[in-house]
Amino acid sequence: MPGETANPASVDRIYDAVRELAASYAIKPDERINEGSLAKSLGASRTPVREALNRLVAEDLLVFHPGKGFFCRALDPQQIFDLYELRVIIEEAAVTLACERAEDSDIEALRLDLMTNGLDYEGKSVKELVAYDEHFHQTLVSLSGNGELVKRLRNINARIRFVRWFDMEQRISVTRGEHRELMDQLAKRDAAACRNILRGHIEKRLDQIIAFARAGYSALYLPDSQGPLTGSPLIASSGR
Amino acid sequence: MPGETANPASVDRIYDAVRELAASYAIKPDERINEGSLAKSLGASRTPVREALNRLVAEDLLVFHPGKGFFCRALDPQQIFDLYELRVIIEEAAVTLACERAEDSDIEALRLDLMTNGLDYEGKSVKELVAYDEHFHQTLVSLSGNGELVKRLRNINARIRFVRWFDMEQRISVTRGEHRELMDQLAKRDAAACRNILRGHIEKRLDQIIAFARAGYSALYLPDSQGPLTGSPLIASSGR
DNA sequence: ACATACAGTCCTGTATACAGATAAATATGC
DNA sequence: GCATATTTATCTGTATACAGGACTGTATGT
Repeated sequence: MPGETANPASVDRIYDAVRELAASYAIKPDERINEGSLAKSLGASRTPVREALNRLVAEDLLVFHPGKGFFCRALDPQQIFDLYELRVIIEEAAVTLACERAEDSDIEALRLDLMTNGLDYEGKSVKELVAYDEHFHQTLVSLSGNGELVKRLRNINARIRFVRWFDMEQRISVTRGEHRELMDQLAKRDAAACRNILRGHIEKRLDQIIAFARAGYSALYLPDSQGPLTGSPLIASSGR
Repeated sequence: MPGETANPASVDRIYDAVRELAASYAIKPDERINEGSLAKSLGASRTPVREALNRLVAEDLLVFHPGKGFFCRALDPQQIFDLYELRVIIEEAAVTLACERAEDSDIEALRLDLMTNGLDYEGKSVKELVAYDEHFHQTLVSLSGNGELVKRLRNINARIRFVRWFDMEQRISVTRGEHRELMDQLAKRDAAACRNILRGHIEKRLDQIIAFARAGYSALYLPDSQGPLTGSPLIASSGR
């Protein structure tokens, strides 16, 4: 890619960039965002930056304290639990609807995608694995035909992505098998079986995930190249 | 509170005001929002107005077309259907969790609230009835203990409020009875019964609601004091 | 008469400037 | 030496200014 020259049509670009920073916790929990530095580092002025920040506040990826400015969302175990619970609710409902409505061809396309891109995890980074996992579940939910479910899951995924990076390291092979079985049952239109697989698939991880969220603050503050966050662009390098 | 005189700490105030306008379709579907007029009518400048508008875009109450500006969301039957479907999903899941987790005292408090404020619908406007209905369902979902479910429902309610104004006119008494029965079953912790009541409660209305959404554009454009939108402050009065 | 080109106007998108507030750092008194 | 008061600097919140593009209406040509 030879481009991204500088600024054109900047607000969406800024939005994407900051969303990435917030999702990956490259901006640390509860860290204040310096609008000036951020604007300079993105090659724009504060005005469009603030517009993007406001959108992210509405998505709960950032929080806003009047008079203080914008902050990264906290790493709140209760909230992470709530999000996982919501994720189960949405995916169970979506797969049930998919059993009723999805076209055979769409189901087959997802299975093929899984076989092609979802099974060989050798040589891939954790980030890439999580990215595929998100893609798989996102496509699965889209088979429900309900665009709102898709949007909700997209928001959830952005907000728990960081946790899943740590979770994924231990459960790759399990994930793989469960995805395959899910597709088998979906092809048979067995909604109850699909729901059971999904619930187990997600909920089995909850305990360790919550434990991580409680204890795992520290991992966020290790130097660099600790954990799966290798090469994340850091933000606040303002020499102050 | 003796005030809110004019402008202080304006962004939240603007956000609330525009959210109200968008939810009630005082800004018509697909209508462009003139930032200058809106800013003037709210006694602020364009900058904070745009910040509020961006938040509402992230909540899908408005849409943004680059180079064109901000528009009210369209009245899309498919999307309304999706939102009702999502609402059923969330409320069913929430009531199931509430059966497991809610305190007896909280359930009793909601029942009392229903008996006190939710039963006498004489002399109340449709808007007030819908407002209480929203409040009831919102509190019900909060009994699940999952804050994300509450937030999601809040967004859904804002986006389908307008449709419910029309729906409510025909179904007040039914609503009343179903709410009571729901509270009875919730007190008995009968999750399956609660789910059935809720699903029926919401889904029974879908057909007429979709029909309205398809045909009902016209109702939005009637003079004033037609339908339940009496006295809504209109927006684009820019003498151009 | 209809379509197309043109010009003027309005509005958006972004940068910048300024005022108020917050937090930090220094100095002062006990 | 520690706590408190005061000053200083930085940053947020908002208004305003300006440039580029979109739309409306008119005029011209076929």
